[in-house]
Amino acid sequence: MYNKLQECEKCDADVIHEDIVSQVKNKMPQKETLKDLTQLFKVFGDSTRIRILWALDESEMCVCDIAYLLNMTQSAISHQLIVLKQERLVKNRKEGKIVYYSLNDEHVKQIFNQGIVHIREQNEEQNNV
Amino acid sequence: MYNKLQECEKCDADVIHEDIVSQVKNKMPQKETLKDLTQLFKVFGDSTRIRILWALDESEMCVCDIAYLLNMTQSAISHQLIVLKQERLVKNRKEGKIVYYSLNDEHVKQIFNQGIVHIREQNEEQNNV
DNA sequence: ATAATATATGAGCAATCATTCAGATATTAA
DNA sequence: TTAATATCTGAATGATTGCTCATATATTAT
Repeated sequence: MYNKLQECEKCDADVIHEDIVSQVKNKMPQKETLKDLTQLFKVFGDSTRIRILWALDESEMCVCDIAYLLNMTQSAISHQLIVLKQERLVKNRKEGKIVYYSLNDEHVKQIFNQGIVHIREQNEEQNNV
Repeated sequence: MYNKLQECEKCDADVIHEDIVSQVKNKMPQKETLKDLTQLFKVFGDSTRIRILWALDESEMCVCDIAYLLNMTQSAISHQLIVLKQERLVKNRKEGKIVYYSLNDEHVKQIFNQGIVHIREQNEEQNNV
C-alpha cells in the first residue's frame, strides 16, 4: 500500500503515497498562475477593498464619496484604490479636481457571488447539524 | 451638480454626490456577509493554502503527502490545514496514524477558475497595449 | 511495556500590511 | 497672485500572520 520514497528534505515522514503525489504534481498549475491567483485573492481579502469593489460595481464614485460611504479617511481609501488599480481591478478618470473610480473587470462580482454561495452553504450545513 | 452634505467625520471632503452615495449604500450587502466574504478570500490569499486546495481537488491526501508535494514541513502544512478546516474548505478522516484530507466544497475550483479568467484577461490586455 | 511514526499544537519571530499622520501636488475660485 | 479643495504620497506604527522549533498526543509495531 505505501511506497518508500526518498526522504523529503522538509517533511520528516518517510511513508508517502508516491503514486498519488506524482499524479497530483502533474496536475498542479504553473507557479506563475498560482502566484497571480494568490495575489488576486490577497487583494480581495480585505474588507475595505471588498467594500470599495462592491460599491463601484453599483456606480462610479469619486474618492471622497467612497470615503464618506465607508466612513473612513480619504487617505486610507486612496491607498487602497492604488492597490486595486495595480491589480487592474479598477480604473479612474479625472474631471477637474475630482477623480472618479470605476470597476475595470466584470468578473469581480461573479467571483464574489461564488464566494457567497460557499458561505450560504456553510451556514445551511451548520443549521442542519 | 454637487450637493452639500453634513460633513463626514472621517473624510475631510465636503463636496459629496449625495444621491449616488445613498443609492449605493442601499445596495451594499450586510456587514456579516462582507465579513464572511473577506474571511474566505483571506484564506485563499496564501499560496500554501491555494496549493493545498488545488492538490486536494485532484485527490484526497494525507498530511505528509501534502508536505512532500509542496516541499514544506509537516508542521507548516498542519497549521494551514487547520485554517482550511476552520473555514470548512476541507474535511478529514483518520485511518490509524494517518489523517486524510479532502475538499469539502465543490465551489472552490469554480472560484479559482473565475480568478484565472480575470488573470488571463489582464495578461491579454497587457499584450494588446 | 518501549520505540517509532503521523499528526497536532503552542510559543516565538520575522515579515507583511492597513491605517494614521504630515505634507506634497494639482486644480479651481476669488 | 493667494486660498481652498480633492487627491496623492511616504514614513511610522500597531496588528496580523506564516513559518520554525520544540514538544505533545495518538497509533502501531516490537
